[in-house]
Amino acid sequence: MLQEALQEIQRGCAEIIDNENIEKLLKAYFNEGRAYTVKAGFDPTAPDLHLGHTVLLQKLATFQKYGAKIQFLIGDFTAQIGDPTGKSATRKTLTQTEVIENAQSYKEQVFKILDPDKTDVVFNSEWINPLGASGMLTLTTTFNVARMLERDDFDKRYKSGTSISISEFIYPLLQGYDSVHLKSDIEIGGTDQKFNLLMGRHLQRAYEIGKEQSVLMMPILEGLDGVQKMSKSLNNYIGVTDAPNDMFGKVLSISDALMWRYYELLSAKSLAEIQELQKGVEDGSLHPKKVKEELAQEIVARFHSSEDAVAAKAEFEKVHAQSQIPTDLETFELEGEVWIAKALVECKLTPSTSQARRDIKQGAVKIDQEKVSDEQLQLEEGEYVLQVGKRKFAKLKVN
RNA sequence: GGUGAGAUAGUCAAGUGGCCAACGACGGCAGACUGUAAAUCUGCUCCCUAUGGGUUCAGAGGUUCGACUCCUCUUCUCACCA
Repeated sequence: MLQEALQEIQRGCAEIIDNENIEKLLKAYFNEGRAYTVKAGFDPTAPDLHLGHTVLLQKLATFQKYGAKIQFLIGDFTAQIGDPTGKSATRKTLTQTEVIENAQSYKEQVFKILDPDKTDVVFNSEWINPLGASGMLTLTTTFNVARMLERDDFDKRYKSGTSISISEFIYPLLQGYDSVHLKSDIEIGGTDQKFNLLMGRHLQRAYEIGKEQSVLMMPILEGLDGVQKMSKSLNNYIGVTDAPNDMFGKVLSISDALMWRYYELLSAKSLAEIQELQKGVEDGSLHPKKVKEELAQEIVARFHSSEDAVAAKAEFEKVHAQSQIPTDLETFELEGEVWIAKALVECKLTPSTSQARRDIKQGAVKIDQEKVSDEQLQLEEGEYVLQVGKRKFAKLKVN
């Protein structure tokens, strides 16, 4: 049992610092039922989560399974500074109402994964504000600039003469101080947070709270392309609020290799179960697509419902295996006779008429399942289902 | 502050007076094959109802019949010197 718990906790981790401590905490839980705390900090500036963010949440859920109380920290105070990690510019500050709104939407998403009974949602302004000038000063005496500059991104900026504001030096200190106040036993975060996470240990020691948190770092999840990190700006993400059909389709479109990665980092299936699947695929008794569908269903069910997951799968089969027209189509209406290329642009299936013409030329455009070959085609009054490529559909009404 | 190099489509990167909407690579899109996987092959990849027209090569002027290519100024980046 203990071994299994340890394995599940270590699953997918990029790096663990002070693993012995984690072992000790788990032993205490299994033997005496003693709880422990795991802290994870979130930035209230970005409430639209994608699966990359949920890697951490999934790990927290695992911890909950093995006795942890989660300290879900919303960095409302630190958001005013902006985490300097990997950034080159300062970011805008948020108003109090924005923070509250964002926090609310966090909760809605987060409790689809976490057990609310085993989660404390906390805001760090609560203890950082009362710190006052003298408290802040004390905090700064625990560290020095030379060591701060060891940090990679600071180092680069310092050497290149880019500005580093003093407040950015304060950021890691405050994040670390959160661990002091919360007396966290473990903190988890992304690999990019290493410096900040270690600061928690440093400060817990400096403030002599009698423990030093273990640090568990999760890798950055690869996006749909399998190479770059999942991010909105690269448009290779699966958003937690994506519609069931989209979500399902996106998961199905990842490569087989990436599928195992997603299983490791996102699935609630146990390591043993995943190994079974892997074995099945290897010896040919399981089709990889089946395995991928299972993953897709699990993910859709998590963020929507199991009914949605079943429906999404059926819809997918219908559209792709039997190449029928999807059930729900966005409908557009246009007046008079419409040139096909224009129609495609109007229905947002194509970014320009030039592109539309190229697509027609290449046989990528279909009207009511029929391939279009005439790029001059005019659409008369009536209803049409337009399609570009395999995935883009729209319904058009010409009046 | 001084000197030198550079800024080209989503990215990288050719082009150094007309043959340039601009080689190539990557990415992206589409077609074939499939499992909306991978690999592979093929086509496309500024806009415009188009064998044509328009707007592009950091920005503003200028030289020229004609400029991404030459000149001037401006902005920004990089390198070396102080």
